[in-house]
Amino acid sequence: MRNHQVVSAWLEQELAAGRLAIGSRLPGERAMAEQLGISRASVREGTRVLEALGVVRAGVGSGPQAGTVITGNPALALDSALRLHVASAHLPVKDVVETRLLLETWAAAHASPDSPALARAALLLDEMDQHDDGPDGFLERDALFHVALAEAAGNVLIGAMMGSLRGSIAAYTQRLTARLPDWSTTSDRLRTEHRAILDAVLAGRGETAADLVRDHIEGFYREAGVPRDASDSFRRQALSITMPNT
Amino acid sequence: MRNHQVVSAWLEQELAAGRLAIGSRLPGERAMAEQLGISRASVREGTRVLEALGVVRAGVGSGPQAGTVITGNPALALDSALRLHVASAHLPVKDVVETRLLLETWAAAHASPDSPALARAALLLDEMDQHDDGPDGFLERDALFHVALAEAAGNVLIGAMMGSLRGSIAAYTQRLTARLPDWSTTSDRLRTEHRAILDAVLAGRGETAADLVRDHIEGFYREAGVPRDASDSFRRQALSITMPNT
DNA sequence: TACGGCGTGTGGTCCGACCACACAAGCTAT
DNA sequence: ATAGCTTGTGTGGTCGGACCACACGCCGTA
Repeated sequence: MRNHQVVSAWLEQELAAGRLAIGSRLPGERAMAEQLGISRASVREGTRVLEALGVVRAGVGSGPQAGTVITGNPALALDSALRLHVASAHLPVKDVVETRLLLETWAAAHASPDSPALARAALLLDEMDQHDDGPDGFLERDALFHVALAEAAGNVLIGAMMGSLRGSIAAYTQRLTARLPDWSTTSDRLRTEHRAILDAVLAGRGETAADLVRDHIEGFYREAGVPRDASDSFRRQALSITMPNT
Repeated sequence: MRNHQVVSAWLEQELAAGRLAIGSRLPGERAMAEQLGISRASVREGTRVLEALGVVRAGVGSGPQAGTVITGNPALALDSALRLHVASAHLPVKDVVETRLLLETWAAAHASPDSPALARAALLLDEMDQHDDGPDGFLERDALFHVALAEAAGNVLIGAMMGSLRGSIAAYTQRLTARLPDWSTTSDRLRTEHRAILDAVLAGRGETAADLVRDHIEGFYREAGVPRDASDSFRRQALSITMPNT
């Protein structure tokens, strides 16, 4: 085992033993280095990995926001991993869209009508009605709406996956809107469909909601004229995705 | 942007521009440090992240196996991430099992009868018949069998996710076998079910295969004494999910 | 009492060094 | 001539120490 892996191994043990939990602060890098018998550089490499996996968050300075703290953000790992693998063309966008369809349909079918996430979803739909700020703003809220639905299903993993999947193909979706014959027509239709989906979920009609979600997503891609053999085009689109913090 | 993030940002650009692809060798750490204007320590931290995400693989020495090479292994990222998040109790095992059920059911329904992965699956079943090396060896091949099924469905992402999900709850599953009343009885049943699943897939009866997979998984947990509540309606979902226009 | 400077501990970055490793070229003994 | 050993070279892996920016909280001062 390489030295930097000692850090994650140690953390996993601590978590399993209950000595650490989400919100706990890790020892300082210098202390951990001495404690684990490795150099601070190795500790840092290990911490960097944990950070990339969404397990910890590092903060400088002092006070409550400082130090390395255990978080629970699985979406972070999926997010960066998916983006890079899509960029390397190892992950066809087709697979991502397919997976998204599967997860979202499931989420719609299993969303609890009582979930507070649905209130957020309703708010987003209101915003989409009021602010008519073009495809970009619409898609932004559309994405949040779908993620809210996923969260309402009460499965953390699927919620995280969905959010990351959307992020990794956001740029692609944006380009698709350019192919639409008439945005305002499509926009109206999507809005109506959103209401229907949310109503179905709130009424506890999960199966209906799932059907509506599937039609909603497939309809969008169909109307945007997704090419039959999409893989090539998909790939080219996906490559334009860039890091948000560049 | 912290310096170590420069590495992944740079790599993403290179991938997008087509100057690098899977299989390419990255410049040496010392060269990259100079090229990117950062220290070698920062380059190493960035490389470590890429490695954790399954994007690159580092090898010492010289020759074809040496240097940092771009790979395409999304499962690696999911694997370690899921393990840690499950350990931190941020990811309930219930969510993982639920997700696994969803993905595997879908995979069984969409597996192509012509896929070469199915030949591998058949080989694994033969091995499970011949080598009776207890629960551990059995579970090992069982895991590979299910992953092979996922690959036969032709979705890299779902295949990777499935493999990782299994890995993240491997220890848990192993513990479960201890609760079984009689291993050899269970083992025989699982073997029979495996054959039935594979036969259904090979015959192109996706829906039947999905049903069998769901019963197969749920049956195991039920026999091991795990109360499974909400797990209906996977079949209908999974069957209807496909890419538009494909 | 209000305020401002400063000590202290945190992660962030860098440097230079040495190690283990694996291959390839060249030397050596047969 | 060839098999086998030696050495050179470049790779990632690790280390210790140094300095920086930062943010908080203490404490002296007005």
